[in-house]
Amino acid sequence: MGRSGDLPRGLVERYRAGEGEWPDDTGCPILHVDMDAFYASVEIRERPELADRPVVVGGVGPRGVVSSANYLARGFGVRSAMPTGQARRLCPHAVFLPPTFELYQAVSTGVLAIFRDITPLVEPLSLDEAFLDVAGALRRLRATPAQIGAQIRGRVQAEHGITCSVGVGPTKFTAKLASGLAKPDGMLVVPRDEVDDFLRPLPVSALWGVGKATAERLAAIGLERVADVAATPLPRLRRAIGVAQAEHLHALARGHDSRSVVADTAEKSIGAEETFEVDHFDRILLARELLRLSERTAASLRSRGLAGRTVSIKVRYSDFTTISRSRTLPTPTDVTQEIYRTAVRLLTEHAPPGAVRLIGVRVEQLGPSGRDQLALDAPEHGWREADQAADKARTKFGTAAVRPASLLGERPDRAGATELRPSRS
DNA sequence: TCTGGGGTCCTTGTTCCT
DNA sequence: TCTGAGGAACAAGGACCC
Repeated sequence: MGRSGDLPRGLVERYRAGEGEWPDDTGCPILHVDMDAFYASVEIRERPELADRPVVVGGVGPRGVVSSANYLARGFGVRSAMPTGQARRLCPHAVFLPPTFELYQAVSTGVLAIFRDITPLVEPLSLDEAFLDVAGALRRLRATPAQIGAQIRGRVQAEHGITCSVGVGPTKFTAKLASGLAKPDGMLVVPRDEVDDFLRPLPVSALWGVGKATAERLAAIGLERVADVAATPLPRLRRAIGVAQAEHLHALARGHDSRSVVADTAEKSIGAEETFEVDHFDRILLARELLRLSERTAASLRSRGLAGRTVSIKVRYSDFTTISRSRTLPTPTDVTQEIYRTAVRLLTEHAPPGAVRLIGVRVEQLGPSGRDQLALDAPEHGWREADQAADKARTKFGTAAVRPASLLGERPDRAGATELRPSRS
């Protein structure tokens, strides 16, 4: 948060939707809905006794970071992505909780169902936010976009016990910025004719795709506000930050954003990674961790009916330098052993030795698995059958019920943020 | 202060093929 | 037979998002 936070408060109030009153929302069919402090809000809903206390959700180990903090905790300076240790120093009396992803997933599914009641054009961005295009729903619901936004906020609160903020605008970018400025528990409407007024005073970091590195490069040529980017000739911008990014930011800064709301976006990659509580040199231990991560990745692929051709590993060393190595297979796979064998070869043949703090596995170039058409004499056929049997057992008894024999011993220390839990379903 | 995990997209360099 | 140009695919790394 806070990427657009230094917009003058009066300007924000100009766009705020109050009781039965809001700016002109004609031609503003895009809604961006964002849950307020989502993980922390869901935890507080489960334990109402925490309602008056600062609550921080995140990795609780020595290398954990904050995933979500309620607004009481934010009042002490706690922010997401901050190391948990720093958050503890800023707010020692806060309640620190590890994340419960299954619970957040369940709430997210319920909230998305509310959105899809209104329009089929729902594009989820993560567990806690989504774009909606309500252009086709206006006549059926006999409501304006802002009225639909108000309905959504009411239903999310009534049915799920958490609050959300809504941005209403003519484009995705303006709607997203508006929801961020509406927080917490508010709604902002950016009229089509006032997009320029709304965007120009914002800092460049408000532009989608500008992080620390790009903001520094823009500052180096004297650009600090969105208005500066909009006024800069494109060739100069290209020289500073590259062609693709320059064209993207130049368009956004001028209020142009032609991206439509896409309901079904295909996943491009699936993976898993793990940060150790202490660094590890031992290659046997690292290989065992790769097996665990390959198993998680392959199970995730199979549960979605996907397979991928490129297997990549990521290794982060103690000094934070990070390498990735990848290999493309002749045919797509969703088989644990095939992903694991490829990952281990990449580790042993292409990753230099050293103290490792994080290791990860990812599968890219995804497509439908087509596993039913696979020939019975394919080399991985036995492994595939074993995977399918394991998947069935996990569905029945939980994720911890089945694992390769080589993982039954001790496991390395881990940061603790993503502890495998038995399934709640 | 000391940096998670799951993703996407872009740039640059290399290799292979025509 | 050798060489170079150009494009596609692959590989690696960086920046960014939530």
